[in-house]
Amino acid sequence: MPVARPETSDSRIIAHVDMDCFYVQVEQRKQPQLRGQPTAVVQYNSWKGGGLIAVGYEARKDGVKRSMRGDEAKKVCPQIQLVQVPVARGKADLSIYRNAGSEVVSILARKGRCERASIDEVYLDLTDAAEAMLKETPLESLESIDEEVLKSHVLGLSLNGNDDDKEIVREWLTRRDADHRDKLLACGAIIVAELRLQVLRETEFTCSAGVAHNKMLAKLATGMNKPAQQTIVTLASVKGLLEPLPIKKMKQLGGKLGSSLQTDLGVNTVGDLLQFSEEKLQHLYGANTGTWLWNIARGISGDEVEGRLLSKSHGSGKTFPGMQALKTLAAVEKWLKELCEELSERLQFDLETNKRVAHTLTLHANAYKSTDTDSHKKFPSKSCPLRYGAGKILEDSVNLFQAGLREFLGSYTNPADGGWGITGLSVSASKIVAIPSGTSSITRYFHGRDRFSASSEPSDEKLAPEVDNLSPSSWTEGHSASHQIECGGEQTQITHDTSSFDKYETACKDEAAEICLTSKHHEPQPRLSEKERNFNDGKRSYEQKRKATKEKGTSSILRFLQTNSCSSSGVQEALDMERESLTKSQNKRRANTWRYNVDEIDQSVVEELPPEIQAEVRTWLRPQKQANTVKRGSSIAHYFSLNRIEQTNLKKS
DNA sequence: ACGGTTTCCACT
DNA sequence: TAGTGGAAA
Repeated sequence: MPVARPETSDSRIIAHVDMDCFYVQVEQRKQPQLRGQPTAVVQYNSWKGGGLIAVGYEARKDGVKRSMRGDEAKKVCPQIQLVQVPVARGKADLSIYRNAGSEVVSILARKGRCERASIDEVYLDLTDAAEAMLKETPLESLESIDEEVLKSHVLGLSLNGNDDDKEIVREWLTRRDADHRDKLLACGAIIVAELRLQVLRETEFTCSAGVAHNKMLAKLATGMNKPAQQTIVTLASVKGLLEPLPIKKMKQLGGKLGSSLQTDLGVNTVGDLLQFSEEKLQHLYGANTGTWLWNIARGISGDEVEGRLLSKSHGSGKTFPGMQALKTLAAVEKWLKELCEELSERLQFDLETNKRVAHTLTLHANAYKSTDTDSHKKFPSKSCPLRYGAGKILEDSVNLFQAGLREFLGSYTNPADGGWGITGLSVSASKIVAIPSGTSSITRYFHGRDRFSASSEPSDEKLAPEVDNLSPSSWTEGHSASHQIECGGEQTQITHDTSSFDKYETACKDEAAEICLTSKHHEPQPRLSEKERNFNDGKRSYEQKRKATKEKGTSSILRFLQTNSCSSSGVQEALDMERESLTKSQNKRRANTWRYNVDEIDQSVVEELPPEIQAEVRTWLRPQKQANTVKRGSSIAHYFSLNRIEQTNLKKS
């Protein structure tokens, strides 16, 4: 649950951008004759015409809904154009949409901090850009305002839905006596309109956007006027917007928590939440969730936009519904092979283009037991250290599967006896960290160039032999840096040619070594504890920490800089050393490797760095969420499963 | 048989 | 803590 932090939530300018029926747009760009026609994207069409995963707006007018079947859609809209998702390795292949999403992100990330929230959504923190704009251009002196900006929906303004709306909006935008924060919002709206036009020009995709003072309100606004429109949440509109809003419309409240609010507390609208004290909500739902609820009811959300353009994990999965359920180990292995090959390809791509390695492999499955009626037992998910190479990944996945299956069946049944069926399989890679060399701007600074060059090495098993020796043993310390080096150094990759992965295939030997940022005080997650204190005390703890580190004199990043600026290959040597020690004894703890302590990096040191590196380092320093200190068990242990009596008692108290 | 992903939270 | 389950979009 994102933590709300009132003290930062009111003056930022946040935009949320959402691509309109994205998959449909991608297909329409590929086949322009589909433009203007009712269109939907389906995956697999043999069973009832396939399942719809995106519906164009023309088709929506005819009543076509997402997650209708293709046949159903044909019924309500006979002229509908159904485009199939590409199939690769016998499964749906979403890579063209992922790549199209990257195109968009690379444009939207041009202004302000950008967070890729999903395949087709981003958040932008435009605070700085908006402030800069307002400083140099007083809005009231603005003579030409782009059409796209004038088409904005400004909540709270009474619009007629006609052309003189634009004049009303123009007036609002240029009002001399407007609240400063509304002026900033106006700047945000101008910037977002510009970005949206740029996206359209460069990608042919339309998108919708919301501009507000925090992520929650921006996201809410985006959905209010689609497609290809933008909505601004003015200060004055917040109360009226939230009060009548059904609780389930809020992000995070669409599921069980929202249901609990409704059935246990009788809260049906966001306004209904206002009557509950923060303490009460905390008591009911825990410290974090309680505070979060209390805040969002008031339009407050301190949830920050993370500078992250790349995803945190990769997964490949497929379901095998009904008849298709897999009933033999051979069948499972066959499909695991397909899934692992896709995953491996994507990992390889990530390694080569973004210089990132994943550290954990996880297998998920869904299964039933035909013997038991107690078939709703869950197949356990299993994970292990990730070794690179499709063959290794497959081998490990099969092992994880077998471990899961044994557990699923219990020690009595022999897996070979059958009686089981697998209805879903997926493999995923997570704990992805940047290799702080190569792409990272901090090392580029020392080397003056990218050391990495792609050499062709097609054999999959040899692709990244040394990567195998990475990590797992170093997790205990290494993982705390999983957030490192992203914002400043990273770029979104754009691949129009997805069939040419092999040209990226390269033996990534040297790249495999890692430098870990660790927290020396054995704080496993420095960011967590940082935010925890921030939450209560504002910036105090951060300042204290700064002071404390200053006194130590040599911050470790300074040491790093001094040590390595001597020789141009200092970093590389360090990496080589590290790698060697790893190869020798990968299970042994590494004592003298390159680690710097996030906590020790001093602000004044950061300011001395070149701007691109500052940006990078700041992402390491950004404070994080607090841990939930209240045990769930001490409040409502499982608020999702209260019985009737408990519920009524709750309501009374 | 609401699919394929991806992210985040919390318990243990 | 890593592993695991689960919710949500």
